[in-house]
Amino acid sequence: MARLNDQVAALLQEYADLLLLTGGDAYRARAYEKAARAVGGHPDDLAALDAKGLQQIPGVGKSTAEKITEYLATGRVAKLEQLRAEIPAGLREIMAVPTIGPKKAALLHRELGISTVDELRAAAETDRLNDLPGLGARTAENIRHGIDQLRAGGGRVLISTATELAEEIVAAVSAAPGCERCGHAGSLRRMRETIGDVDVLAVAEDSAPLMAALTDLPQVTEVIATGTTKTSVRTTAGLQVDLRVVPPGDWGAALVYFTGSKAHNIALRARAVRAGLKLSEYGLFEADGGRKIVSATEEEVYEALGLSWIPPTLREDRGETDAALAGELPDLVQESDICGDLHTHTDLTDGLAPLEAMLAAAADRSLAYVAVTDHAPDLAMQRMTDAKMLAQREQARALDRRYRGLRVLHGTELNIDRDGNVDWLPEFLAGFDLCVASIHSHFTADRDTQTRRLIRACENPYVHVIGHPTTRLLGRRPPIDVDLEAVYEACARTGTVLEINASPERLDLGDQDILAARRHGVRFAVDTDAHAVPHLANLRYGIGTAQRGWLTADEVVNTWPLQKLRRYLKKKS
DNA sequence: GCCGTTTTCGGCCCGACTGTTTTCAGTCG
Repeated sequence: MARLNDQVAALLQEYADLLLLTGGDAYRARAYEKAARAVGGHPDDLAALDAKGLQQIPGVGKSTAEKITEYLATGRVAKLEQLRAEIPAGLREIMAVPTIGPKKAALLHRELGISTVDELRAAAETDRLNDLPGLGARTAENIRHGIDQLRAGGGRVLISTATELAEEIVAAVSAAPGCERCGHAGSLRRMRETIGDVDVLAVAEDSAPLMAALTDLPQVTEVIATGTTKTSVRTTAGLQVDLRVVPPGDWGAALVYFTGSKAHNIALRARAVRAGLKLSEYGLFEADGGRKIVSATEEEVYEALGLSWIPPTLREDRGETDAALAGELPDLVQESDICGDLHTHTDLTDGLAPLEAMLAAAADRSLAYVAVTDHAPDLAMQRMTDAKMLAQREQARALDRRYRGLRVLHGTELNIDRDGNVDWLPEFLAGFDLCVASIHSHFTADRDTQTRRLIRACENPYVHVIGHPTTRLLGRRPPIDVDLEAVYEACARTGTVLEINASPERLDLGDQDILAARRHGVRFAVDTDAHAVPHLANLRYGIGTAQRGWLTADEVVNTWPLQKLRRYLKKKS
């Protein structure tokens, strides 16, 4: 079951969609969309708030607060039920088809009685769509194509997939004649956990060679649209790429604009309007007269709006503009702050590389320490034994300081069973420098069981870190159903560290959970869970996620020098 | 529906592209 705040956010978003489908006031719908975002991103549990408290959330007014209170009390919202009764559920799904928005969806339903994607598909196969005002032959073709894309899982991809593609495209466009500057923007620059499309921005007097460099790439399967300022293509990865080319001098304003998020841009624009200015991708202008004030760098744009530069990972309209105004932006943890990795595997269990190779690679990445944490016996398929583990410990001790002074911590990744117990007896556990404990089974146990299970693990004096706490796999497995607030409380109470697993398939904890956990004073570890040498480079995705959770270096224990970390770990057992 | 460093009313971000239009509506980001 989703977190209460997320449930409410989904209801408010649905309400906004249904308002649009019934031709309601667009501003009213936008107000609900904004409230949905605000509620989803709100750190406190809504159940703890009364109507007064709810209205303290920016974007939530009297009417929205009433709907939330009604939902909390009765589990329903009468106005929403009313709209649901009026509009077939499938119409919302139709809006997910590219080129179909609320207006076309409503028109299709009103004129042709279409209320599901399948019915739309059938209608697009015939000439029935051509009779509608404003729809022609191309429209039907676009709809057929859009449905194909949707069905092909045209959803979001992992950040690693998008990063690799973006780097190839930036390299190709940068090499085009006349390209003065090129980089990626969009949700990828903000380091969202999954990516819907890749935005690339470039600077040139003449855009044509740059557009050609993109459309000529072998990864491009289809050119969706092309003009002098924007070209959109689809790639073999199934991912859409938008390339925008702006004139020299407009880089900063364009980068702000195309980095987003949309909500952040709206907040910036509203701020500009209040100051008698107008912000677009071409610069910051005086509202009357239109004189350009700045556009060359992001720093200039933010400064002219009275704000310090806001890191892209914070640009989600979660209070970052207010913080920038007050000079209270967090000093975000950087990849260069990381001194060690506390969760890695070798070929002793399911890793690919031998211990020496992992240590050498960690040293090459300039880490000061690394914990080797192979699986423990309860994961039977890993065939771990006491003897094997002790032999590895001896080997680890022998290799300590051998690679550029790298310190080696001998650890393990314990398995948290259904009742919250872990592998081995206390006497054996006491021999490890560090223990990570994670859930690897019973993903569908009920909420009470999962909560009890994780709290029990936190209370184990030998468990230092909870690995991938929700066990979600992005796009494949949902997070376990657990009372995370209770787990955060237990972590804070026992000094147990929560992992931010940097594997692009996990990114667990995610940014919203981090924001909630840090309010309990929890400490975090950004770990790669590397099962191979290249996985050590995934650290950047974990750092991006930590930044999206507003974390500073001090809140992340593996930015600490080894001595300080050891003292912290010792306090527990 | 929400909101306020001119405002408790009257605004609410802005531009590109597409398709079907002879001047614009819808969608998208």
